[in-house]
Amino acid sequence: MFELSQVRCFVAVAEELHFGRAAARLNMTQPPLSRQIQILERILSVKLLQRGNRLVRLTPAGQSFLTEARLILKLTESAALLARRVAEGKAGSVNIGFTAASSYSYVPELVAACRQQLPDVELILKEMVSGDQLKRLGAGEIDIGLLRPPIPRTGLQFFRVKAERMIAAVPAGHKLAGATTIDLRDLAAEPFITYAPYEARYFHDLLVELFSRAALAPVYVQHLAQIHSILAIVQAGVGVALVPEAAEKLQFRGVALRPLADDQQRAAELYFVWRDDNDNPLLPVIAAIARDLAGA
Amino acid sequence: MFELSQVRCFVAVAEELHFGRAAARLNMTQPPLSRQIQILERILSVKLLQRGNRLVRLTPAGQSFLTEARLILKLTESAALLARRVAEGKAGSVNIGFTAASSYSYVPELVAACRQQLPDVELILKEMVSGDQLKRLGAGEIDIGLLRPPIPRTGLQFFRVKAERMIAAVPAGHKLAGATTIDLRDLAAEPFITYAPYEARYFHDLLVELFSRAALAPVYVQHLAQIHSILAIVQAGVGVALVPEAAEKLQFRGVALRPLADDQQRAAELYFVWRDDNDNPLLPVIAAIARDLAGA
DNA sequence: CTATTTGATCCAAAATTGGTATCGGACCAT
DNA sequence: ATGGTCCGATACCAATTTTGGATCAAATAG
Repeated sequence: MFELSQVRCFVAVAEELHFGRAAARLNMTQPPLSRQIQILERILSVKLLQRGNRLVRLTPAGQSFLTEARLILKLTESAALLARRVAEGKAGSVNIGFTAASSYSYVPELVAACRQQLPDVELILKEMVSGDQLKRLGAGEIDIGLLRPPIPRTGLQFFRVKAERMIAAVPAGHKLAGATTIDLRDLAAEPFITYAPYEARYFHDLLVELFSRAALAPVYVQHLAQIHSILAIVQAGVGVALVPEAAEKLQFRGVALRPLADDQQRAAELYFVWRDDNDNPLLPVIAAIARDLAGA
Repeated sequence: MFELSQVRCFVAVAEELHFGRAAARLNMTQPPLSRQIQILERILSVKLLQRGNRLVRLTPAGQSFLTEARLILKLTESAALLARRVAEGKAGSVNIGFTAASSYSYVPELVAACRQQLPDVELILKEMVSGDQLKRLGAGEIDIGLLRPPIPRTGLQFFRVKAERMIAAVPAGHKLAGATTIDLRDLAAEPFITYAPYEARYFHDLLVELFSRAALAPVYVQHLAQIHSILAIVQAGVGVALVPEAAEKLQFRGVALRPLADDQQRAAELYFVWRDDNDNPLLPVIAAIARDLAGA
């Protein structure tokens, strides 16, 4: 197969249509240039140039190859440039796992900030529950996880990007919707819709802890994993629920969202997590963006 | 700049993730392979591979470069293949000049036949009058001309692809439209629309000859160059005209086309012309197609 | 702790590359 | 015609680069 140097030789000759001038442009002498072109022609088994004694012309095959050759050279340059940009953390792609709940409030801002500051970076977003994210992080299938505690210490680094309170969700016409805040005790007296203990373990456990600390035992009428499902059920009047603040972003009609009156609750946390041996140059860059966003 | 051999080395290592196996695949030993990769990395000033002592991994930059490298290699192969196909006359492009009149009857068939038999060939069609075609042929700006006589002998080759008679064009409601054929004498008695002596010299001269041989001197009411313009004027009732048979393809409404009764006329000829030193491998192929078409 | 595996390094031999000198054909002016 | 000039091809030589075998160093597995 031919070499890029030969391609460069050919393009020079094809553009100058003169071996001597082309050689000068390539900082070499004419004889080796002639040889390189001959070798290229032999490799392709195609005559690229018609040498008349006073002029050099492109054959049709040469014309076609010239077009392709220019493309190849452009591509090699851009490939080199891209690799360098990736190494500098200015381009490339990152696989990001995120929980369904984080897609309402944190992920959009993060994606927006990245697109603005790193326009050439491709963010590959994959929704999955926290447990799966930890597994995928370990396998190197995602670079970044946006997930809920607990986070094992084994080779992972992380920082908190969000801590949000749970707020009450009641049907719009419900008697509790009248007040600006809702007492946890009042809420617990209603039929209560809560999180599935496995698929949405973090919220499930959070609520269990919340109620048990307040010595309350609400009547659970439904277990669900997704926030929008819960809001839909609330809207239908089946019961009330506690959802993270981010639910406000959903603009769910027919559901009133009210903060709790006596708010001693532990916040629902979201963490930015990555393997400390992940060498993707984008990681520190995106981590910095994520941290800025969390701070603001 | 780097060389394609280095790209091939890198792709092999990136795919095997093992220098020894990659070297075997490349029919070389491991040490020069290691060195080539190092050189490539130094040229790009980017680390492409993460060498752990028991395993080789791609860095993100390497991942990006691998994608591009595969593309580059594909492109080089296809460029070589394409050049070979062009040299064989199976691909490439041809510049073809043609007269406006030929676009009604011969050019469409030729293009259709080429597209079918030479699907990878690009036909670049340029409408121009015969004189311009001869000029462009001389300058090498078109490979093929489809034009009217006379053709100078200087370095050109040609053969006839079409000989068509002139037929009468009269307004649909005209008294002459009733008969299946029209006598030249009757036609000459009407206001006669004919061809511009310069832009459409061939048809102009043809008609001058036709009428003078019949000892007729029609009254010319208009000079025009384009057949469709002439038909439009005929349709408007300004006069009658003689147009090549190909005009029937135009399906011009409001105009009746009738053959001449006493048809001793010299046919209007169209020639396929090329420079005998044109080395485009497609020329003989397309000439053969054109000849077949003319014979049929 | 040893055997094995893996990539890096060293070195001599071989191949490739680039340069100088020269050739051969064609065009040009005299 | 004829000598001069231009241009690409060829021959040959020197320098560099590449190659591959031997070896090394590090790390893992048993």
